[in-house]
Parts: sequence; C-alpha cells; structure tokens
Amino acid sequence: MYPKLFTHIKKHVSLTDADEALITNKLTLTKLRKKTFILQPGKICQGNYFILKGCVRMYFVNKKLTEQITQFGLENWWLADYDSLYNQKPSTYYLQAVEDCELLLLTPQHETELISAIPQLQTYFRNMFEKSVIAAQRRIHYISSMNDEELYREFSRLFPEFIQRVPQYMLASYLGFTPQFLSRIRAKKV
Amino acid sequence: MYPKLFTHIKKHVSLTDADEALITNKLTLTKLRKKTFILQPGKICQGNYFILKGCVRMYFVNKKLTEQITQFGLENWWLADYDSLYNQKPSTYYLQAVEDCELLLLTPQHETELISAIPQLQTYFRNMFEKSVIAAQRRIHYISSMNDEELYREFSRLFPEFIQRVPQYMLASYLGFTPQFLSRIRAKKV
DNA sequence: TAAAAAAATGAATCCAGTTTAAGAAATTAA
DNA sequence: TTAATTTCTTAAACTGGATTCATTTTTTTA
Repeated sequence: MYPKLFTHIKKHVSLTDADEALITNKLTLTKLRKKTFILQPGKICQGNYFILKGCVRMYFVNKKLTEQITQFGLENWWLADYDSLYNQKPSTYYLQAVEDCELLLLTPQHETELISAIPQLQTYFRNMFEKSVIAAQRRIHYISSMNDEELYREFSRLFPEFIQRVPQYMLASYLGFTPQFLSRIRAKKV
Repeated sequence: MYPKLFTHIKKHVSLTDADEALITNKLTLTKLRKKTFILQPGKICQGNYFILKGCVRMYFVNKKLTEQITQFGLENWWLADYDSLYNQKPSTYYLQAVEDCELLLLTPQHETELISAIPQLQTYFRNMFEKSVIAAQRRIHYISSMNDEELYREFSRLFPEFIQRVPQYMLASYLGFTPQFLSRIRAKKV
C-alpha cells in the first residue's frame, strides 16, 4: 500500500507481505495543503509522521516574536516532537507543511502494537533514532565551529537541491540569522 | 557484576540473572585516570561506553586551535562518537576523562550478539537513543533562543550540581564562549 | 612548599550580524 | 489578466555581546 515506506524499512530489516499489510492497517494517511498545521504549541504531538511526499518545518516563536525554525522534514524522514510525543506533554512547537504533503501518522499505541507483532521494527526504529542522534551530533559540530556565512555555504554544499526548495527566509531562520543577511551572503562573490 | 548498569537497564526492560551474567561477559571494564584519552581524532570509536563512575568530555580542536567541547558524559549515560562507531569512520573528536572514571565498553560485535540473545535490549537501546534525540532537540532549542548569558544561567538552573563538578573553562567551552566571559557573568549580580 | 593550573578582573576594542527602509521581483489568488 | 501578496534584494548606519590582551589572585597538584 505504501511502497515508499516499505522500501525504506527494508533497507534496514526484512518484511513479509503480511507484515506490510499489518503496517498499512496501523497507519493513517493524511494529505495536507501547504501551510496546514500538523501540530501547534499547547497540543500533544499525535504520533510519529513519515513523510511520503512534501516538506515540513518545525518552528517556535521566540521572544522577539519571530519564527525560529529548528528542523525540516523531507521525503522518507520520520518527524515528530519526540519530547511531546513520548513524554506526553504539550508541545512548544509548530509543525507545518511547507509544501502540499502526504504524511503517514503512526500513533504511540499503534507503534507498540506493531512492534509486538513485528519485532524487527524495533530495530528499524532504533536505527532511525541512531541516525537522528548522529545528525544532531553533526549539527552541533557545525554550529559550534562555523560562523553564519560558513554555515550557509556548507549547508548549500551539502543540500544544493534543498535550498532551491524552501523560501530563503525559512533557510535564514533555520540557520539562525536574518533574511537580509542571507541575501547579502548570496550577493557576495565566493 | 555491574549493579548500576543492571538497575539502569531494568528501568526500561526486564532482565533475568542469566541475562545479567551474559551482559557482564560481553562488557569490558576500564578504569581510567583523569585526563586519560578514550578516543582521539583519526581513530575509530571502539564501542559504546557506559559510565559507571566519573565524568567524560567530548571535544574537538577548532580553527582557532582552541578546544571546543560538544558533550559531557556522566554516571549512567552511554557515550560514544556514534558517527564514527556505526559508520566505522575515523573520529574527529577527543573523548577524555575529566575525572577518574570507570567505564564499561560495549563493542558493536558484542552489542549485536547481546541483542540476539536478549532481544529486549534492542528496546533498551532504542529508548536510549530516543532520549538522546530529545536531549538534542532541547539543546537546539536552547541554543537558538538564548544568548550566552542566558544559556549559562539556564544551564546552572538545570544542573546546579554539575557546574560544581567541572572546571569553568570547560563549561565555557561547552557553552561556546570564553572563560573570561563566564567569569564576568558570574561576577555580575543576577 | 613550590609549581602549575584555573579563575578573576580591568580596559580597550571589534566586527559579524542587525536594523531600518524602500524598491524590485516573483508568486499566488481571484 | 490583473491585482494582491509574498519574497528577495540592496544599502547605509549602527550596535552591543563578546573577544582579546595583560596582570593578579586563588586553587590545585606534585
């Protein structure tokens, strides 16, 4: 039913057709128009979202009342406010579709049921979190070793297709500076 | 054999005495004097370390040739350069004992063997990574919403015992500023 | 008890990034 | 197609949080 998801899972563990059917049953497909909110501050994150199609951003509003993006999600990524989800506490974030999106929602209950039925999914999710930890470790390294201009250049080098995909002001927000500054960096000769 | 570790694991999953014996067999106890290196740049991280006693820091040397601490590890934490460990690539970090330490080393091979024998350990490790992801998400939030002084004050509020435990210059390095600046913050009245 | 390491303090300085503002360009809606 | 909205660019003035350098005091270690 969701070949993109199954292909992704099978890169890590094996699945039978029966497994796939079971997984399909436990997931909820959501199609969202651009700018739709998936989560808002005060609400508890409903589950873990697998992105079949589209782009999602996670952000909060800081003291200066500007949006501060902390994370983007793209195709084949799982995304959630895990602090809210696993500790069942109100989120402080917005999750919002940046493009029209197709998401699969997996609630904690369904996740537990799935893992009981298909134990190797525990390995799959462990691998997902492992990758997230590595990504976070790298991000901390970048942040603490580069200035804002270097951050932008490194980010463009690593994800050239991505910077075409989101508005520049979102990129600036994610990287932690103003859109004007980003515009100036781009105007500069390298 | 390692009650502190077993207690920790049992907060997440159950273990039989036989399980505990098996785990004991797969771990290597290392006692380290303060300032001893556990990992150095260019080397591949040997495994995942559980800290029974002491404090460890992870750092790299930046362009200005100053030490930049990215992480501390304390009792009952697992610590490793996961990028190096799981992708088997040379590390860019130092891992060093800040105090005299007792660590348990779990190599990837032994980890695989243990998880085959005791499947619920997969759940345990999944939970550990989950917690790491949440911690990283929070850290990104702090970094992107506070200035250096606020970061320090929040950090002291959250971990008052910890700031007593490490030299100030290490704390400054972890928080991303100079020891002089930290000294100035402390001298200030709140 | 000497030596080394860590912390405090003062003063001068700085520049990476913000702010403000206004116009151009691109996208979206209707 | 046009109007409305959103996004991007550019430029000039500015700023203040944080660094640097240099010296003294305190604490830790051998």
